[in-house]
Amino acid sequence: MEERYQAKAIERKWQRVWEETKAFRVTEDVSKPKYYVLEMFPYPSGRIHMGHVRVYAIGDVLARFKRMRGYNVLHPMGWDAFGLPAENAAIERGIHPAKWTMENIGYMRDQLKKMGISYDWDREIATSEPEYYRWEQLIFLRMLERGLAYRKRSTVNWCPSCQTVLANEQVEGGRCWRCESEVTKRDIDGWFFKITAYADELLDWCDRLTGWPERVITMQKNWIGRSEGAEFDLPVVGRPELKIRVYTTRPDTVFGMTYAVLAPEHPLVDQLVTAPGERTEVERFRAEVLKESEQERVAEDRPKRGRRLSARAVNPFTGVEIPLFLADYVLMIYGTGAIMAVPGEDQRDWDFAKTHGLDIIETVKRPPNWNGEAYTGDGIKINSGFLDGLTVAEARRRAIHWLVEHGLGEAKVNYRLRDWGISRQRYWGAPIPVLYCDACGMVPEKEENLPVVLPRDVQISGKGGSPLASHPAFISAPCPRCGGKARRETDTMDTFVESSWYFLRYCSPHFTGGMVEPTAGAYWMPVDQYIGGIEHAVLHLLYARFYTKVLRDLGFVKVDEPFNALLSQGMVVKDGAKMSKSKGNVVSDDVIRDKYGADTGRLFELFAGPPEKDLEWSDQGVEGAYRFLTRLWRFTFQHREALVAVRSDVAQNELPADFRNLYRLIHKTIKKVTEDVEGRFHFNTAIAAIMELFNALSASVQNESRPESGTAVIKAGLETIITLLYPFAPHIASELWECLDHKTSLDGVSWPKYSAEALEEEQLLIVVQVNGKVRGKITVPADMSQKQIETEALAEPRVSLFLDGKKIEKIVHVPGRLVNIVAEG
RNA sequence: GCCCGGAUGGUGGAAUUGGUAGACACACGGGACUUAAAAUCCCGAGGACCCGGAAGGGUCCGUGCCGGUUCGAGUCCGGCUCCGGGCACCA
Repeated sequence: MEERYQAKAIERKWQRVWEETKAFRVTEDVSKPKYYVLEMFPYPSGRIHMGHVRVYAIGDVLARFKRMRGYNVLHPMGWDAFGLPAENAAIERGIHPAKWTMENIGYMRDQLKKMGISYDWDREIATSEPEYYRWEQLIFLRMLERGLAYRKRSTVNWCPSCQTVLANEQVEGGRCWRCESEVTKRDIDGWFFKITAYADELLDWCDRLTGWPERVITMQKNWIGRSEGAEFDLPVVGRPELKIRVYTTRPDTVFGMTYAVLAPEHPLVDQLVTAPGERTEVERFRAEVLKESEQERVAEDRPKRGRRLSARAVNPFTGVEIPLFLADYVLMIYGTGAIMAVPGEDQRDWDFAKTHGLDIIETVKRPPNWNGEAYTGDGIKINSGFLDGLTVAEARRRAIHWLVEHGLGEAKVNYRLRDWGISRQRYWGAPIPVLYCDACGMVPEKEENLPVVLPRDVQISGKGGSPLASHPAFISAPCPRCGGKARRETDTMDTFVESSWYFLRYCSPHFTGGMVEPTAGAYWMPVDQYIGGIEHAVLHLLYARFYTKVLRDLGFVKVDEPFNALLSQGMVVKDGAKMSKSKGNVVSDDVIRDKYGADTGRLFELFAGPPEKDLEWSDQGVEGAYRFLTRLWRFTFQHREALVAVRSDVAQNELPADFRNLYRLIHKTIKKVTEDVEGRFHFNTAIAAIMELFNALSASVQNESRPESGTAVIKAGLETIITLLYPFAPHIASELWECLDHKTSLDGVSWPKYSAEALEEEQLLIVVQVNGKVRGKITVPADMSQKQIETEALAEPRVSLFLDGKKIEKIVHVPGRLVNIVAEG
C-alpha cells in the first residue's frame, strides 16, 4: 500500500478488473429479486463533462447498492444515436454522420468507463444500427395495420433552421426544443402516431405512478389537458342546410350565449359569407390574422380582434337570434373551431363583448360584494329558463340531457393532446418502411423485407430536402403489392421513437427473433428506477409511456407502464447557468479525474445536495471531497498493520464505555445510510453520516492505551465505512478493502446489517424545557422510569431556578426526548 | 392569468412523524509544524447584549413577512412578499 492516495492508478486498476471479469454482467436469475435501474441514455454529441456525470453517478449508487443488497441488477448503457447534430457535423465538416456518431460513442464510452460506472457493457446498443431500428420498423407496420400510425396532410410545426417538422411536444414557447429557432407553420403530408387514442389511459395511469415526482405527473396531466363538456349545433338563420357545431365546457351557461364565434380559418366561413362585398372584407381579416406568427397571435394583453358576419345563428335553448363573428381568439385546432360565447361567465368572451358592444347576461348568481368581470365560480343558476335555481353541476347535466333529448348535441370530452407527428424530413434517422406505387398508392413494406436500411453512401448538403430522395438505389424499389415500380418514403422517424422503447431492447439486446425475447422482457420489465432530467417531462417520458401501451396491445410486452419510479435529477449549475458547452462553463471530467480522480468527482456531486435539486458546482467543494478520501486513505495506511492483526468481530458488552459508544455509532450509521439511500435517495446525508463515523473513528484511534477489543471496534468501523462508501466511491473502497487483507473483492460483499440490539442506548439525553424553552439537559439511564426522569428534571438546578415561585400546571413528557414543564406565575 | 415548487448562518445544505435549529462540508479566523509557503493537524464560530481580571457564565432575539393553532412550530393552518419552473386566447 502506497502512503499517498494515488487515485489514477487505483482507478485504472479496478476498472481493468471490472472489465476483465465482466463484473457487472447479468443474466435472468429467478432465484433473486430483480432490479432494473436506468439512466436516460445520452445522445452522443461529443464529450461528456461533469454536468453529465451527475445522473450516471446517481444511477451507479443505486446499482451498486442494490447488488450489495442481494438484487440481480440490470444496469445498461447505450446511445440515442440518430439525430440532427450528426447531420450538421456532416454539413459543416464533411464527416459522415455515422462516422461522427461512432467516434463520439467511442470517446464517451471510454469516459463513462473511466468514471467507474458499473454497466453491463455486453448490453450496449446504438439506435442507429439496423439491428436496432428494424424492430421499430416492424412496430410501425403493425401500428399502421391498426390505424395507430397514419398519414395526413395538416398544418404542422416547422423549424426553419433544422429544416424539419416538429411534434407539439418539441415546441417550447414557440421555439424549437433543440435549436431555439422560432417555429413556423407549414401544410405538409406527414406520418402521425395516434397518441390521442391513449389519452384517457395515459391520464388515468398518472395517479397510479406513485413512484414519480408530483411535478412531472402534473405536467403530463396538463399536457394531456382533458376537459369535459358538450358539443352541439347552432342553426343558421335562413340556412336550414347549415349548422355550426360548437364545443363548451360550460353547457350550464347556454342561456347566457349572446353571440357565437368561428375561428378565422373555419371551413364553414365560405358558405356563411353571402352579403355583397363581404367576401373581400372577410378575406382581408383572415389574411391579417393568419399572417401573424403563432407567437404574435397569443401575445399577452393584446386586444381580441374580430369581424362580424352578416349571417346570424340561433341560440337553440332560447330561440333568440344571435350575431356571428370571426375572431382571432378562437382556434381551429381545438374543439370544433367554433364557440358559443358567454361573456357573463368567460373572461375572453367578456373582453370581446365589451370591445364590440355586445350583450352580457349573467347566468350564475354572483357572490355578495362581487365586482369582478366574468364570473367563473360556482353558484345558483339565474336567467336560465328551466335551469334556474340549480347548481352549476346539476345544470350542466340537465343542459346536456336537453341537448340529447332534442337531438342537437351530446356530452363530449376534449383533449389538448394532439397526435404525435413523427415524420422528419432529414437523413440521419430510421427510414419509415412504406412505399408509394402509382398503381396501388401507399403500400407498407413487407415484414420479411425489414430492415429498410438507411443507405450510407449519400451526399449531405442540408439543402434541397432529404438526401434519400436523390439516392436512386434507395428510392426506387418494387411495390410490395403489385411488383411494379414504386418510390420509398424518404421521411425518417423522429428520434424520440427510438428512445420510446430502448429500455425494452436492453432486456435482450442481441435477440434476433424480435424486439425483445419474451422471457427476458417478462423478467426485467418494468424499469424499477428511471433517472433523468426534468426537461423530458412531456417529451420522452410521455412518448415512452404511450409506446409501451401500444407494444402491450400489440402483444410484445406485458407491462402497462415502462417506469415504475422516476427520479428527476437537478441540473449542474456553474456561474448561474446550466453547465453546457454552448454556455462555455463546462468542467471537464478529464481535468477532474486527472487532478483528483473519478471517485472525488462522484463523491462531490453526490454530497453537495440531494439529487432532485440543482447543484452548484464548487471547486472548493471538490477539494473537500478529495480531502475526505485522502484522510481515509492515510488513516488506513497508518493503522493498517495494527488493524489487520485483529479480528473485527467483537462482543459489544465487553467493551469499555467509549468503544461501546463507537460500536453503537457504527450500527447507527449503517441504519442511517441504508435508509437514506434506499428510501429517500438522500445521498448527501448518507455521505455526511459516513464522514461522521470516520470523524469518530479518528478520535477513537487517539486512545493509545485501548485494549485489543478497542482496536477490533476501530477495524469494524473502518470496514463499515469502506463498505458503505463503495456505491459512492467504488475504486478507493475496493482498494482499501484489499489493503485490509481481504482476499475477495468488495464487489461481491453484502451490504452491512445493523443489529437492533446494538442500537439500544444505555444513556438518554433528555432536554428539559420550561414553558417550551430549553432550560437544561439531563442524562439518565435508558431504563429509568418516567416518574423518576421528571423528578430529575425538576431537580436540575437551572430548571428549578426558572420554576422558582411558579405553579406547575402540567408536565409534557416525550419519552426518550424531552420533558416540558408548563408553569405559571 | 392559471398550476406546481422553493425561501434556514458568509456558502452548499441538515433537522425523516410538530419535540435541543444550523448535522456534514465549504469558506473564514486563530494556533501548531516549516527558513517560508503549500499540504497536514488542532481550536473557534448564528446575531445582539450582559456579568467576570480571566478561564468562563448568562439573557434575549433568530428558519422570507404578518397572524393563528399548540405545552412546544423551520415543520401544521390562514393571509401576503419574493424567487424558480411549467402551461397559456384549449372555449
